[in-house]
Amino acid sequence: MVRPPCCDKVGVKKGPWTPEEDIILVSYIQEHGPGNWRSIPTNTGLMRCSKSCRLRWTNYLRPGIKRGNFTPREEGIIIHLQAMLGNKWAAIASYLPQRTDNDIKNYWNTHLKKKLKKLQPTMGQNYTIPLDSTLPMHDNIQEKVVENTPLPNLCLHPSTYASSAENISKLLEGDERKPSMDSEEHPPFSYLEKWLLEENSGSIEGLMEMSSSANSAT
DNA sequence: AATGATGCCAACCGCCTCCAT
DNA sequence: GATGGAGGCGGTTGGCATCAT
Repeated sequence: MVRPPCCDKVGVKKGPWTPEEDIILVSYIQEHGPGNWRSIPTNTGLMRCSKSCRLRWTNYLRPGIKRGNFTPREEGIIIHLQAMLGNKWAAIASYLPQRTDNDIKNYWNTHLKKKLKKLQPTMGQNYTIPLDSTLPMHDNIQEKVVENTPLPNLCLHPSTYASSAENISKLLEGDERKPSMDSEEHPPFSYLEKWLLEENSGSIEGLMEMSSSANSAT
């Protein structure tokens, strides 16, 4: 069955969002909360389809989003999780609450893929990260990893909102939901965590070296 | 300074899953 | 159980910015 796209109605606006549209969307969500995307265009008068509203909110307007400037730590986490989970950007993003799946996907495609390609020949073997032995193997590895291995200690502390949404975020003051940053003990996350704690945590090469020795040890 | 090539990222498209009926 | 609608996700693209020549 071929279903027509949700946005093929005449009069539905496409393309970049304007600040005015952002403000309307943020105000509405501030009042009613996210969800029920279908009702947003009708209730706000926005000439956008529901999907577009949801995407704009989750990828850009949602409070607590950090944009640009991925740190070596974040790079390491993304590389590790991508090796484990594949292109499950939403699952990977769940480990980095300040980053969106779209952002991670873009960063992977534009930066990390190239970086790894460059580094791989020098490593003399394919770059694969084995699953940590402390993690149980499941059919649905993505679900189980997320379920069993929370990594709030790997989350970065809130920093600047380096985005043009900064002004809009200010609108949300008072409703700002900061990502949880509890520092409780958590299950080990293999050499990724070790790498993060060690001196060489500033370079992806360090992580890859650890991963190589882990591979050869198995 | 002009122009073409390349990089980057916001947003769209289409498929899939879930849930209500 | 079948069907259809809504939301979620990953792949892809269009357009702007920057770099190289």
